[in-house]
This record gives sequence, structure tokens and C-alpha cells, in this order.
Amino acid sequence: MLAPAFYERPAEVVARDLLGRYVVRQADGWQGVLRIVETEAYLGVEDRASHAWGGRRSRRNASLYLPPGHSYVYLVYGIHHCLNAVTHHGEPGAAVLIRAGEVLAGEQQMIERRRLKRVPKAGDLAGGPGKICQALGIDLRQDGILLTSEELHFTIGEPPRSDEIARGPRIGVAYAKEAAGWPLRFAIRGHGDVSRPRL
DNA sequence: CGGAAGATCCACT
DNA sequence: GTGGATCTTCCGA
Repeated sequence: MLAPAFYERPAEVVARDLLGRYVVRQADGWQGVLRIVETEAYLGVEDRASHAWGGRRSRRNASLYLPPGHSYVYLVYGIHHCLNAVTHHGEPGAAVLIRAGEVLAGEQQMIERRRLKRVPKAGDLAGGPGKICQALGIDLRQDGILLTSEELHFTIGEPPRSDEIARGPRIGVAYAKEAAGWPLRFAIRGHGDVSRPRL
């Protein structure tokens, strides 16, 4: 289990270090495990793409200002949930978005939660931030909880070698001006579950 | 108080 | 490749 101190570092360091780690989700006697293959760092106040940009606070993003090691779950586009880990190093409001994972356990339940009609192909179950939350049964009820909790936590996992890590600009933040091009997206190079466009 | 846009995904062409 | 679904928040009038 990764302790809160793991998250007391700059978001881009944590984002890179979360690659290969396991997300463990336990609910109703079920256990699901994903190996993280893609993340993005959001730096907080000075990052135009961050929900904390300019020190913004609202009921929606309140969890971004919790101590490091808490979750930040929010609703995007009115439909999909996204899971983040709150980090802290100086300015508050930084976090890491968990963008994609490889299924290691609990696949059958995930297929049902995802309402897939066919046999899942690479990326179908957890190859995107919204898919991860749907597959793991994560919604606003998991917003603001400690990521060392029984129901949701991260563990050591199998980190990739540094030469297996790719990085590039973040997805869906073209509006963020100068921050749009910052290379804060990290992925395991060539992994089939990384979301599009592939790094 | 209305309108626009968003850290997305899916069905359809 | 394109557009629709659907909710929260922000901004301008």
C-alpha cells in the first residue's frame, strides 16, 4: 500500500511514479485490480488546465485541496467520472489523473459494469479515465477519501523501466493556452491499453 | 439568469 | 471522423 508520503512530491514526479502501480478496488465482496499504464499531472494554481487554476474553489473541486494521498473524483461532460490522486509539493491543488489501466483481476464484473456487448478488446475495459471509473464502480461517493482505504488504494505493483516510459502533451486541454503543450502525460510505451491518441 | 464549454465515450457514417 | 449525451461551473448581461 502506498502511504500518503508517496504523494508529497511534485505532481509530475508522482504521475511518472504511479505508472505500473496497482489500483485496488474492493466493494461488496468484490475485488478489482488494475495496473496503471497512463497518467497525467495537473500542477494546480499556475496550470491553466487544472481545476485549481488561479486558486479556483468550488464544491466540485474541494477535494483538490485536501492533504496529499486523498482522492479527487469529479464528473466530466455530465456523464463520466475521473479518478485523481491529490499530491502536494508547495502550492496546493495539484493532482494526478489516472487515465488508463490493464486489468489484472475482477474482469468479469468489469465487463458487466462497462455494459460491453462483445468480448473486450485492448483498452475497452479501462483504456480511458471514464472507463476506469465505470469498470471499478467509482463515482462521487469515492470523492475525497484517503487512498489508503480498504475500498480504494494503490500498491507497489510493477513499475516499468525508465526507458519504457513515454511522455507528451495532455489530452483534451487545447483550451489551456501555454499549459496545453506541457509534456505532463505519461504512459508505458507501446502498451495496448493506453488511450488514444497513443503516445 | 442564460449560454457556453469541459481532464469523455459511444454509435454511426 | 463527427456529433450527441448530460451536469457543473463560469462569465457576461
